[in-house]
Amino acid sequence: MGESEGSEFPPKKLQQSETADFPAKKLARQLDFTQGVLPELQPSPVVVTPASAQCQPQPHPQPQPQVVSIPVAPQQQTQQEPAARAVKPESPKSRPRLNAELKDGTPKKQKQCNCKHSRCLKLYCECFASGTYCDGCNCVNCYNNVENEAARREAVEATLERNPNAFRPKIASSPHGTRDSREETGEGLVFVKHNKGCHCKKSGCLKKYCECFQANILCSENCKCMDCKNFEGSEERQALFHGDHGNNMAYIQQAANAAITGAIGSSGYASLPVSRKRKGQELFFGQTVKDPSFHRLGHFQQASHIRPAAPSSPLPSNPVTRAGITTTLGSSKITYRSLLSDIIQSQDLKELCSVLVVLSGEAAKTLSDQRNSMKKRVEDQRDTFLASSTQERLQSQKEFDADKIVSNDCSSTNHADEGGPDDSSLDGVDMPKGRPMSPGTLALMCDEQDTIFMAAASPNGLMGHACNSSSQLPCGQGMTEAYAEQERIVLSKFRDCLNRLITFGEIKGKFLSFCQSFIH
DNA sequence: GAGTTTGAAACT
DNA sequence: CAGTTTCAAACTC
Repeated sequence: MGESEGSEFPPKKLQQSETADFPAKKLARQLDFTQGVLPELQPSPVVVTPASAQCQPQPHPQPQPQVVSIPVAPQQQTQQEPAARAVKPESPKSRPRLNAELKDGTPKKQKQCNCKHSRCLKLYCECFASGTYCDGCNCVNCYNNVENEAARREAVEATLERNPNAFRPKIASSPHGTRDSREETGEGLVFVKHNKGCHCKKSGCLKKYCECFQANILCSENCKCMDCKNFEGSEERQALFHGDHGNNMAYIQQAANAAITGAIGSSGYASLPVSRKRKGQELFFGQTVKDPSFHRLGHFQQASHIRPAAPSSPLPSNPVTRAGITTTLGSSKITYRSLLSDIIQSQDLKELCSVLVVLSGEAAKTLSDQRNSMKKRVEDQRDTFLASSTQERLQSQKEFDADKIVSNDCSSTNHADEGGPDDSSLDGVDMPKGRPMSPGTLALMCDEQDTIFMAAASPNGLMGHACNSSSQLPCGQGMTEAYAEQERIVLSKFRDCLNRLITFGEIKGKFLSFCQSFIH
């Protein structure tokens, strides 16, 4: 088999592709290839990636400029390493697994492959896949070196032809991007996920067969794994890393095996709390809230036991994990600390809640007073009308009626806005039994509506509307609008708080960025 | 260390 | 795109 492969190089596809337009295509691919990797090397202002900053020791002289050299894929140096985080180093006998073993953030020896049949020119070879030359590997018939640069380059081309993203980092890390997964560290979080996702079937994603597990990240919605236990809140996963056995490889293997066996051999999760298996759950300010996306993404682990039988769902059978703030796991080498980590304190939240409650009460009181004074004014006005001459009274009454019409029109318009075109709530028949959704709530639920609402609900607009209608509409309706106004005030206050937080975060971010550039 | 298992990559 | 084969790492004994 190994010998027969010799005819694969250079690959047939490549030979066919050596056409007149090939240089341009190649250049485009190279450009894409390079750009695809380099951005990952840019350190985020808040993500400390010591490993990625390390220069990979090159076993051979750097290739010439015209050579298609594969940039070192940083993720393999920085993230593919749960063992180093929570597991004792393997015995010296065991094969080196990673390009740069990291423990305590120090780069260690480069990964040495053991390829026999791929000539180290396919992605099977981890050296090749990570963009490095083989050096001191145990591979046989290796072409992944400077001496065979031509063959190597063509292999790169062939690989890129199959998959333009082949050499891009599999693990996308972002401190503020998608939060489908994250890497947990002792000091903070970095949000990462496997670009392609894993497809594990038997390992429960709790062994290093699983690329996600190996990269020390949780499985995401990109994964199509079965019986996944590599998700937020997984007891099996936690059992691997927590407790006194956290650094014991044998224990981890045992626990993983137990987890896998248990899940596959029985109904597994039937007795487990549903919330445990939930996708799209995240913690916000220390409290668990339901992510709206949960309804979109949500599914439960139980389905994974018969995963192929779920064609109606485009979703993978693994749970998607969402960013949690309070969870902790073992330490790791990449750290992301929220810019707000030192700004938001739990007591601040309590205070904020208290303030909002007080504000709400004050708003209710103010509104009540305003309603009363308005009512009184209207009554006084009526009295004045009655006391005035008939001529004047008729004139005044006309004006008053005109106001009334305007008021009712305004009210109707607003109802139409709230209820939508097919809303029959104008006559109050179909009004929800509970409190109707206020513009404030709608604004909170929909960013697009927020702008509209804020424009429409200026103090003059809403207050005027509330006052007018309170004098004309039944008491219940007036109360509803009072609630709405109350809500508006509270939400506005809350929005102000959030805006301030954003500002603080930005200031802190700029400061950290400045510090970082100063250090470098 | 040999053999087995596993899942990504490659291929059909 | 799904199924199969190849491959090398991970794992077990």
